[in-house]
Amino acid sequence: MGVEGTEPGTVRPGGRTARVRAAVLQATGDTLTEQGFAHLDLADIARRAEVGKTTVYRRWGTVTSLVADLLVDMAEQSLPRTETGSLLGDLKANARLVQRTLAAPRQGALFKAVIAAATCEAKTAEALHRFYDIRVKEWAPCVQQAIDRGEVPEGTDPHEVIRAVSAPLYYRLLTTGESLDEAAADRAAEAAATAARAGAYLRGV
Amino acid sequence: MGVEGTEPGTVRPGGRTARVRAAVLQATGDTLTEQGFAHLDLADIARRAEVGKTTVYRRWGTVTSLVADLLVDMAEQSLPRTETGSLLGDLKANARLVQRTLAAPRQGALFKAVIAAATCEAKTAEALHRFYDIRVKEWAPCVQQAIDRGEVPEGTDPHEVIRAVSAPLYYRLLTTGESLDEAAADRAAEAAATAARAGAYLRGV
DNA sequence: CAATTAACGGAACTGGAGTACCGTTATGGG
DNA sequence: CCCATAACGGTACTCCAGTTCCGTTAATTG
Repeated sequence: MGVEGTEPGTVRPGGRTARVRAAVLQATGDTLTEQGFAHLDLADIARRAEVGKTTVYRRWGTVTSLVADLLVDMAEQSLPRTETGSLLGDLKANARLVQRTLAAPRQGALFKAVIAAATCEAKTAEALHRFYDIRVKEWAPCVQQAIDRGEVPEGTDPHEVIRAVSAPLYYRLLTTGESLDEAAADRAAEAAATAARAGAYLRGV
Repeated sequence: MGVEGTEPGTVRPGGRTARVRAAVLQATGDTLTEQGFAHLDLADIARRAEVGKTTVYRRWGTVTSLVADLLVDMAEQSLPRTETGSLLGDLKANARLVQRTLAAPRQGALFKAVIAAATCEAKTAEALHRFYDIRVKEWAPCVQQAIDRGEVPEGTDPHEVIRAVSAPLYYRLLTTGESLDEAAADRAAEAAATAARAGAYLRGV
């Protein structure tokens, strides 16, 4: 008598199961970048991944659920931040990283697609939130260092500053047709640094 | 001999045709807010709008195309901006307006859905870009007035400042689970005003 | 106020997404 | 190394989104 609440793939996650997951997530990423979120269907994913259609439906069930798992996978691949010694330098490094990612045709399309998927289901949204939470936490220390140096007022929320760097880049990506160049990245970093120094991101005021 | 290139609904746009469009766009908005972009299909829209399924497929054809038309409709309903006499006051009014819109359950879900749809097709994306372009242009004059008063340096891009107010609100809506409160709106306006005064949005540097 | 025909809408059809069933493979524990 | 069974995958089926066809309604023109 097996317990009902066990999800497929959790009891024997090694070997074949892991290979299937890798192939399916790979195919999902490819399809999302090529065709976008709207034309995504599980039967097509199964064909691309050269995996049984039944397997995909059993393990993931829906398109949004599949993207949620892709986001878990993406969250695990974290790239370390660079340190320059100044707040503006660190924020610019962050802004350039985000800008390069979003401007790259493949990566940019993928990010747009996972954001779209996240608007459709709570579970997927949660996975996306966790993804960004990890990225923000990775970079927050550079703001804390600036606070310690006295460059930024005590009580500033580091997370909020990091988010302020990315926000205009994402906003531009989604709501305008203009390209994301390095100038946009630098402007985002400078604006965030200036506002942070002026105490615009004081926590809980 | 009719010219091939005429889209249905353009030759006799009055009466019944207009009623059908209104009913379909209404149903589209309702469905987007209730079920999100993923579960949208034209047959369901036709049922809700109490309109022939054939009509919907003939006039719009695809889900993304339908959302593009919805965005054209949304762009036409413009609300006038308020004027307070100071840059910070105007930006706060704008931020509060955006925040209230996105925080409202119905409107917030709708905006998420149209953004998702816009990531899936060029035509829909263009309609979204035009929508935001109109909104930004509506509010840009308040920045120009601040430039004229000498509050903000000459050469500042007014559009960029207005976008800087909305950006963190949208970023928060899409990438975090946190609620959009008035404090977030005020913070966004203050950060943008501070950065603008410091010359962070100088054009073409 | 006809006449023309754009646009709508019902009915019947089709292809493929999603489901059910069951045999096969190979993982992980003993 | 072997057994129990988790997980995969082929086949056959269902159901409905999307299409085709054609008759009906009503928006425009003179």
